Amino acid sequence: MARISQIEKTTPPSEVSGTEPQSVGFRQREKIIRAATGVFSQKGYDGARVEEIAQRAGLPKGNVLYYYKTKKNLYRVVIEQVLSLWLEALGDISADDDPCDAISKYIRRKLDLSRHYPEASRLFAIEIIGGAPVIGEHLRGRLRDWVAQKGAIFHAWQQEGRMAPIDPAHAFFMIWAVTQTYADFQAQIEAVISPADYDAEVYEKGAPGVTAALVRGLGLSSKKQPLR
Amino acid sequence: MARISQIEKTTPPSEVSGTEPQSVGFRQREKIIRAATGVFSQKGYDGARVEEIAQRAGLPKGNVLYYYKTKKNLYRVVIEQVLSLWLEALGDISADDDPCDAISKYIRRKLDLSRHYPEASRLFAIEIIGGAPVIGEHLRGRLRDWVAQKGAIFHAWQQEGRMAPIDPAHAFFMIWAVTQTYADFQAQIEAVISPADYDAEVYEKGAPGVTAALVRGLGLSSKKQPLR
DNA sequence: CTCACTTTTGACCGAATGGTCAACTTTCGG
DNA sequence: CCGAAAGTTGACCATTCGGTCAAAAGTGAG
Repeated sequence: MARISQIEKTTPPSEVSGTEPQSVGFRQREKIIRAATGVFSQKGYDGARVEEIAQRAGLPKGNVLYYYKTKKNLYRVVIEQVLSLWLEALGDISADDDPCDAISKYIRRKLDLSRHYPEASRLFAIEIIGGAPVIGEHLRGRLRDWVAQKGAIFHAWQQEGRMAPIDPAHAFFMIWAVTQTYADFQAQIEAVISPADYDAEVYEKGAPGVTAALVRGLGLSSKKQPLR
Repeated sequence: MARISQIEKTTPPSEVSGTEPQSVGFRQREKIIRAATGVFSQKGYDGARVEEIAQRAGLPKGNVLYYYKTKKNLYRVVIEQVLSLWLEALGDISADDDPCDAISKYIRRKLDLSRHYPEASRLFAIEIIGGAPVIGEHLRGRLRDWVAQKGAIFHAWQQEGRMAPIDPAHAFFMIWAVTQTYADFQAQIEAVISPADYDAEVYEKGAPGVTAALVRGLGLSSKKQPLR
């Protein structure tokens, strides 16, 4: 479950009103955000119509605008929430960890994210493809720092010969690309393998092999048997 | 040919008129397609405005609609052209090839595509994320067939122990994901590594390591030294 | 040059859509 | 039970945008 932590500067009608988990506004906002995530992720910002978001949320359009003053503002709230989800999932990778184990877990975490929040993943993708106009700053801030930090750990592992000598940043790009492709390119994958059950086929049958391939590709070894 | 074209109402200036490489129409169409690819790839179908496409092509809006009757039609032409490019690049992989060599070459081909046609890649991505409404049929047809055919080759390699036992289709998904991420997620990658020269940094410095990791991950071996 | 056809262009139109608003209803502390 | 604040609603407005059109300009064969 995604935490709906609403922290916005432009609080709708009056001050901090519908923010308390019990209030009517809170539930409405939740419904709206869920609907908006779905519509934005499929149509992109411009393609999404406020009217459609409202319908999905089971509310009249005017009510949606009541809570989130403008479409743009609503989009910002949604995309930032998705980013939070994404950044949380980055999780921890510690230098003391067993490389193979740590990265396997990380990959699993990312795959779970794709599996359970495919719309969020797609929305994120659309935002990036469009040049990340809204979350660009965050990427250049938090994400960049995270990569720099974890990259140092990778580097250490590489010095010890427990990871292949690949640029740490690119290692992440690979992992992200592969794990997210199952959410973002679901339509293509379905077209190619026509699974009866996408979820099972991909995340249960396919995932182990893919994870193994990534770990092998990154040359990750367990403590007991160092690389080469 | 003049009289014949008069009858057709649905096709702009007759489907066959502006098609000859020398005619005025041909060059105009070319300019329009180029402009449209750029705008569609950045804004998606709905976000793209015909007016903007026209401006980029250096033409009045009316002229664009003159050649491509509707925005939708223009989009179809553009996306199908992109798909052709994508399918062409699939190229040939033969059972007789050395696995390591063949896949390395294939990866390079895909990377070149991302490098030289990033907009096409992004447009393709947007189409897929949106559920592939226009090219879905093609994916279920040509692409699916291609994957089935090449998958058989992978299977043969695996029987010989020259490729890791990963589902062939997923092997392709991995390769596609990784190679396309450099075009599709350029904004994110730039945010993380702030390269002075994206092209050089990614495709010259980063590519070799990434290619190696993929090949290693897929457990591809040259003929001389079989896997395991 | 003439004539038939193609291409260009900007004015214009109707539909769609984001956003406003005022009237109305619900909620809830005191 | 009262009253103020929060929330609901649909009508309405202004703008945007895809598409049409007619008139003008270009083109090229005979």
